[in-house]
Amino acid sequence: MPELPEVETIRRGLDSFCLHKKIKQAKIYCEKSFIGPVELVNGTEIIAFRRKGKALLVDLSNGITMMIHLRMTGQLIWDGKERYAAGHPSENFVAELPNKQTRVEFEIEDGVLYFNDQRKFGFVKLIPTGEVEQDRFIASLAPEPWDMKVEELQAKLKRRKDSPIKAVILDQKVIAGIGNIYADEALFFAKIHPGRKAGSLSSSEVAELLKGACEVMTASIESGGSTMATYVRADGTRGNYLEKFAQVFRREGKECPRCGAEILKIKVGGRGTHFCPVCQKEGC
DNA sequence: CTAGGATCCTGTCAGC
DNA sequence: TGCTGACAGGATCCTA
Repeated sequence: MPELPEVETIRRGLDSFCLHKKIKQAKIYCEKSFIGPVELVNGTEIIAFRRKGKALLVDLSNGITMMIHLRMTGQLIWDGKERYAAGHPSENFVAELPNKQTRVEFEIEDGVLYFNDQRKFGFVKLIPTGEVEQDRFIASLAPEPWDMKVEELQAKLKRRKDSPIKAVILDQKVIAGIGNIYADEALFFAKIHPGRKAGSLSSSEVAELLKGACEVMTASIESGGSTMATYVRADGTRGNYLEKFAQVFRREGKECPRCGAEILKIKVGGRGTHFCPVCQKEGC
């Protein structure tokens, strides 16, 4: 997904467009994508947009919370006086809606909110607001990078000592909010090889990694998330916000911005992984 | 408990 | 052109 910065981006946007507005009606296009009795949201007022890790929480006036998880390809698109979208980047941000990837539609005062999701891994789930903390995913969520202590992270890495560090930081029970982009970017920042055994990191390396995660995610949030729609360049061609700040992600074959060496792509923990073989040495 | 792989689903792209 | 396999910004489940 749609990692933490993208969810925070859509949270902030929705906060400005439809906080305190009434949801007139929700329409479900894909049963799998909506868990709970849909009638519960009709006629309620949105009283808060919160976020925990990569989960967006929409508190409603009747004591129900909609937990929205975008997973791999989810998108939230606000269509009101203007378009505002975040999540998996695609033409849906500017396309006619609803379309065949639309799974849920919320008709709201002043606009329509679309939940689009190509692969249907994402979902909207209704939970009584008071029970959100007991939800399995939410309950097991680790602190976000800025709330995480170096010692706590290192202790967790020791427990997973034989797994590659990249795979471990993708685990939301270890640290919340990091996904495939920011894992690669944070490891590049800290000059750590993604395949290093988690237990082999020194405390100063863990500190750098934590610092890297904070830096790359904060920078992304400040620029509106890496996937805040596609934008149009001065020459009329389409660009992706990712290219504005990614140092290694999807840059295989290109030059490392730090040392000029060629960025490589390998597989770690089943995920495509990008790194600089010179800055991020295997051994250390 | 950990580690690693399969799985959910749709779509696109490279290679034959 | 048509087919096939690989891959994809996530998380869970299963097996060893």
